[in-house]
Amino acid sequence: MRVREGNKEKAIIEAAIKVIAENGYYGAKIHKIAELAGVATGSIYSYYENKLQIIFAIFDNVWKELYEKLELVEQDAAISPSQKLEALIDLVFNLFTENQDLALVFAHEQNVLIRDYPDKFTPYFEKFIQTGQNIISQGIASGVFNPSVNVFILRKYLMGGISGCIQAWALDPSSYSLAEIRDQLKLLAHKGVNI
Amino acid sequence: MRVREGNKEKAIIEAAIKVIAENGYYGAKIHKIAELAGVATGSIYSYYENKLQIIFAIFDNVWKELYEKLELVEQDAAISPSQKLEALIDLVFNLFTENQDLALVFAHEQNVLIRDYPDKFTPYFEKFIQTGQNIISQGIASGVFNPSVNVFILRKYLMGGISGCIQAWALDPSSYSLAEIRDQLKLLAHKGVNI
DNA sequence: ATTAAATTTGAATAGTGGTTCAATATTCAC
DNA sequence: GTGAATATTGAACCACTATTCAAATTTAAT
Repeated sequence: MRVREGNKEKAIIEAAIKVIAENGYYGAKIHKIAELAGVATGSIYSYYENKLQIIFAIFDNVWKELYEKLELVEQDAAISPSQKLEALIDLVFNLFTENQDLALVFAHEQNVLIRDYPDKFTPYFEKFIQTGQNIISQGIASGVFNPSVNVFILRKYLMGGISGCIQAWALDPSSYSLAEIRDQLKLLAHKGVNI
Repeated sequence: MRVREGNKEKAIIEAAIKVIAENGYYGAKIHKIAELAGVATGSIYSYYENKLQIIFAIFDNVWKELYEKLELVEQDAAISPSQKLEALIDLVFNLFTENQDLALVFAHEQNVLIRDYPDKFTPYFEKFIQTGQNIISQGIASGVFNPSVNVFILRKYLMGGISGCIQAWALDPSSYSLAEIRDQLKLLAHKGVNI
């Protein structure tokens, strides 16, 4: 019996994030991913069924982690709705601050993947979004958020805005720090542009 | 001398918008676009240099039109900064309300195109964004917008939010009307979620 | 009607890259 | 050390599609 040499599965995922971040999903060639991961081209296929499953795995990891963390925040009655909304923004920004390539993959590929394979995309994303929606609803119920805000539209707006900012940052990280962007987002989400 | 049969250039662009909206840029096959446009495959290449130029032409049309309209609004001293910000949102929403396929192409393809070909993308987009930035700056100068708002980050946030909402709508137009989404966006951009 | 210039056609081409699989290598149990 | 089971390799395969181009078609001028 032979055993697997090391954590090739993880090496492949990490290589894939890097190659997809640089070239996009269609521009990311399997042989490039294999090369960067330090495995043979064919080995990819003993860990993942095909190219699509690799990017699905990337997003599954991301949203599973974010959902589980947000869930803990959402259930904590000691945290105010405003703080929970900020925690949501922090969670996303902290992850992408740690992994810039992942931020690019998120910003460029997720929407297209959801369009093309709505039923195959990780369910954790929808769970994360749903939890965010619950936080807004709590804020409205407790009288701190504006009840005329439509939570469904807000979630699309907020996620779109986060995505737009992260993407701009990832393309030119020198312009503004993610920390600054994060704080601006909190301001805009809470109070908008008006004084 | 033979003359060109009709407006094949326009037919090709319109077919391309439809096919790209349904299948994404990589999924949009030239022969499909040709078929829908009612021309032979080879004819595409007597109107456009290659596949890439077709989608570039789509975005050039979009942003030229939007920029020119926004420019008129921005220069009008009789319109308040708040109204100008709303006009920006209206312009984008009106165009995409008229052409749902165009909305999908915008939401799914633009970011990736800018990443892959930052220098080839239509300059009208940057001009439009710059004009939007000027509107915010005017609002800050005249004391109606919060001066601690970073206009560069705001523009990314707002465009991302608009894009996210339009995309969600285009994927499921029955959930909310674009008019409702547009009004929510105006509320959120101005006042955020707080009361 | 004839000619010439330009357009249109679509089958053939050529390059690409995801996937396969027969061969090789490695590990463990005995 | 031997054999069996599994992992790994990477060259070859093959499906796919953007692009080309020689032939056919159309139009207008004479």
